[in-house]
Amino acid sequence: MLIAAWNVNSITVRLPRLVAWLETTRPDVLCVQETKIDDARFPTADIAAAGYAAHVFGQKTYNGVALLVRQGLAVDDVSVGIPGYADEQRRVIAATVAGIRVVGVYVPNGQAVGSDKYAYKLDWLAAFATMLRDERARHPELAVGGDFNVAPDDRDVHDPAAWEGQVLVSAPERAAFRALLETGLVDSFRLFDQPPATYSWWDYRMLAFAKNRGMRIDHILLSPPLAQRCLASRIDRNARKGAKPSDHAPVVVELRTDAVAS
DNA sequence: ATGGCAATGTTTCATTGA
Repeated sequence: MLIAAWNVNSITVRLPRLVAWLETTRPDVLCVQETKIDDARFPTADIAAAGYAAHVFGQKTYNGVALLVRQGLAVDDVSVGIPGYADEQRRVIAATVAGIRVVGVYVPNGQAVGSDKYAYKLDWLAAFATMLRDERARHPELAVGGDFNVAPDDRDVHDPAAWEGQVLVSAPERAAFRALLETGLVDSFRLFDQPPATYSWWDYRMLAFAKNRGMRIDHILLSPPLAQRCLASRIDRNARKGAKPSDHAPVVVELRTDAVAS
């Protein structure tokens, strides 16, 4: 089973690349971030033609998330937003897919340390941790994928000295990310030896991708039962190449789906 | 120290992203 997460930076602009990627990778579930489109305008038919059911929680211009589920897989208990947390910004969608709880998330960017948006980000992450604690209690098999807008440690930053204390990297953000893990999740990427300087986002400017000046801010977190079944966790940097890319690359985890021993 | 790139709608600039 493949679970993936990708910040597409506008599903309208990225639709051809997204469809091509779905057809080559064939994930079972893709958590999509920054769709930037109203639900009524979501390209549901194009996604269906690619073999996927779309569950959406979008808004125009900013934010917006979706879960794309390969046709034929059972989908139950779709929920949107953070329960009990009033938020005009549409950033979370969850569903149970073939028995596995999948939460797709687009964490606030934070803009700059000390800004109002930064305070919102930290408050939002605390509420999200509460949500994940509850999801963990109800669903032993839990995967949380998306754009977390936090580089967990200095290995995840191309130039840690230049970024020290900045947004995406600051100590309070990293502590908030660790608090998500402390609900009972692991960063799937670090279950495996990984090539150094592996990132998931590169600035469009200054030839950042060509120079591999990036950050690893997109993650898939797994509960222990899924971590035990995780065969691989990788970032598909090929998806960042070529004309009109998103500034993010997809993250993909592969889970073993053998029969339950009895 | 600054801008640089991309997407959107309020569109020929302002805002946001990371």
